[in-house]
Amino acid sequence: MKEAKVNKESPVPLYYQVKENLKEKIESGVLEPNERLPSERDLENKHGISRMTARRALTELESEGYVYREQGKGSYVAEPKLRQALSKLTSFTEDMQDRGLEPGAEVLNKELITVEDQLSDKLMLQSGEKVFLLRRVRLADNEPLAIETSHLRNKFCPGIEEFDFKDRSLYETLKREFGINLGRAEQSVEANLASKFKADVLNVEKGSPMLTTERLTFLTDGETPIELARSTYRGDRYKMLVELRR
Amino acid sequence: MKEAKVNKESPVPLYYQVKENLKEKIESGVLEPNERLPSERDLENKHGISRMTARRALTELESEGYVYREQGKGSYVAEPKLRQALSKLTSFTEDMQDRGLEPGAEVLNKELITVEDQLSDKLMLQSGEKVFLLRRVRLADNEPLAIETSHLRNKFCPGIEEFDFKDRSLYETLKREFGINLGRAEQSVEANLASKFKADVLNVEKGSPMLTTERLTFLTDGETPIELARSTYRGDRYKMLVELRR
DNA sequence: AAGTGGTCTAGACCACGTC
DNA sequence: ACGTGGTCTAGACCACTTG
Repeated sequence: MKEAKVNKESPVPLYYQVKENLKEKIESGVLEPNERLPSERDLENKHGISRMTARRALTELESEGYVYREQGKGSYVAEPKLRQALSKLTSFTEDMQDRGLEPGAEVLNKELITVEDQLSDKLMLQSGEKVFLLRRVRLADNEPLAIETSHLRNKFCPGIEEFDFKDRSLYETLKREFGINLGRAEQSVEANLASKFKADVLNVEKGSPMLTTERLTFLTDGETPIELARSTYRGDRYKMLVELRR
Repeated sequence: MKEAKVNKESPVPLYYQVKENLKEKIESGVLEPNERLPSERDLENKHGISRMTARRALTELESEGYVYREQGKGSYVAEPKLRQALSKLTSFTEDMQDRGLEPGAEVLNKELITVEDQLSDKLMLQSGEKVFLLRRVRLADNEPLAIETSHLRNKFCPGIEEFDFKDRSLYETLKREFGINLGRAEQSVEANLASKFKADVLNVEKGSPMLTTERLTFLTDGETPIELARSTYRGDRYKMLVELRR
C-alpha cells in the first residue's frame, strides 16, 4: 500500500516532501513531544522510496532540532524548547513558526528602484543596478508586530516583482523560484522610539519602545551581498533570542 | 592509485576520516580560502570509497561553515571570518575593547543573597543555595553606557565577594581565580523605556529607549547554569552586533 | 562535451536496544 | 530474534557551469 503522500513527478525533492510532511505533523501537534516517529523502513514502505531518502528527511529534521534519534530504539519528537532557533538566519515566517504563532503580511510598498548613498555601498551595487524594494507589515496571529523593509539586488532575482508577497515567504521564494540559498548575515540590533507613522501602522502609541534591526544578507559564498533588510518590531511584544558560544 | 589516506579497518567512519583530513588542511592553511577542494569523484577515486561517503564528508563541512559548494562548479574553502565569531560569548570588557572603547565600572551593589522565584528556577538552584549579586554601572570612555546586574552561583566561586570589581572583569576573575570556563549562553534582547532610576544613573531622560538583555550562561558542559545577568544599555549609544548563519 | 554537485535507488553489514 | 539507526556500496539520472 503505497499511500500517495509524496509526489514523484513533482520537482520538489522527495526527501524534502517527506521532511516537510513530518515537520508539519510535529508543529501542528499531531505528533507530540517524545512521541515515536515512523522508522526509516516505515517511511520507505509507506512512500515507496529508498531508505537513504527517508533517512535524509529524518537526519535533517534532527539537525534542525525537531527530532532526536537513538540507535536501536527509534526517532522521537524533540521538546519544543530545543528547537528554538537561536542565532540562526531565519525569515520572519520561520521565526514566528518556531514561536508557535501564525505569520502573515500586508504589502505596503513594492517597486523596482535605483538607490544612492550608503545603501548602495552596503549592497555593493554596480552603478545603475536595480533594487527590488518590498515593505510589509508583518503579522503574528493577525496582530501587527513589525514593519519590514527589504532591498534585494534585482539582478539575482529578475521578475520577483511579479509575485504577491501577502502570504509568501521572501526567503522561500528566493530558494524555490530563483535557486538562491543564503549563507550568512550581519545584523545590528538597537532600541528606539516609535515615530508617528510606525506607531499608527503597528497600533501603538507614538514614543513606544521599538526594537530595530538591520540585516545584510550574503549568498553562500559569504561575500556577495544580496539583501539589506530593516525591521522595526513592537518592543512590548517582541523579544529576540540569541545563542552565544565560547 | 589508492593513496592510503583513510583506514578502512579503523572503527572510525570513513566519511569522518575524510572530513577531518580536509578540515585539517583547511585550518592549517594548506588549502587557502576560495581554493578549490577535490570533487566528490576525486575523493571517491583517491580513497577508494563510494561517492555517497565522499559526499557526506563535504556536506558536513559545508554545514559547519568550512566549505561552500556551487552546483556545476565545485567545492571551495570558505573565508575564515565565516567560521569565526558569529555570536561570541563576550564580557562587557571584551565587547568595548573590540569597539576601541575604554571599558570601566562603578560598583552599585555587591552581596551574598538567597533568592526565590523564577531566578532560582533559571539558575537551577538547590534549596538554600547562595547567590552572589553584583550590580555595576558600566562605562565606555568614562561615560555611563549600561547597568549590569549579575547573579552568580556562589558554590562555584566561594569567596568571590571579597574582590573589588571596579576595574576587574567578572569573567576574567572567574577564569583566573576559580578556573571557571564558560561554554555557552542563551540571551534574550528587547527594547523598553528608561525608568526614573535607570535614567538618572545613565544620565538620560526618563522614557528614553533602552536595550535590555538577559543572559543565562552555562559551563562548558553546556548544561550547568552558572550566571544570570540582566543588562540595560542606553539605546542612543549602543548597537548590538550579531552574525547569523544558515 | 565534460565535469560538477543534487537527488535517488536497492541492496548490504554493523552496533545497539528490547523482548 | 528482531527492529532500530549508522555506515557504506555501486550504480543511475538530473541540472548546472564551463570550455
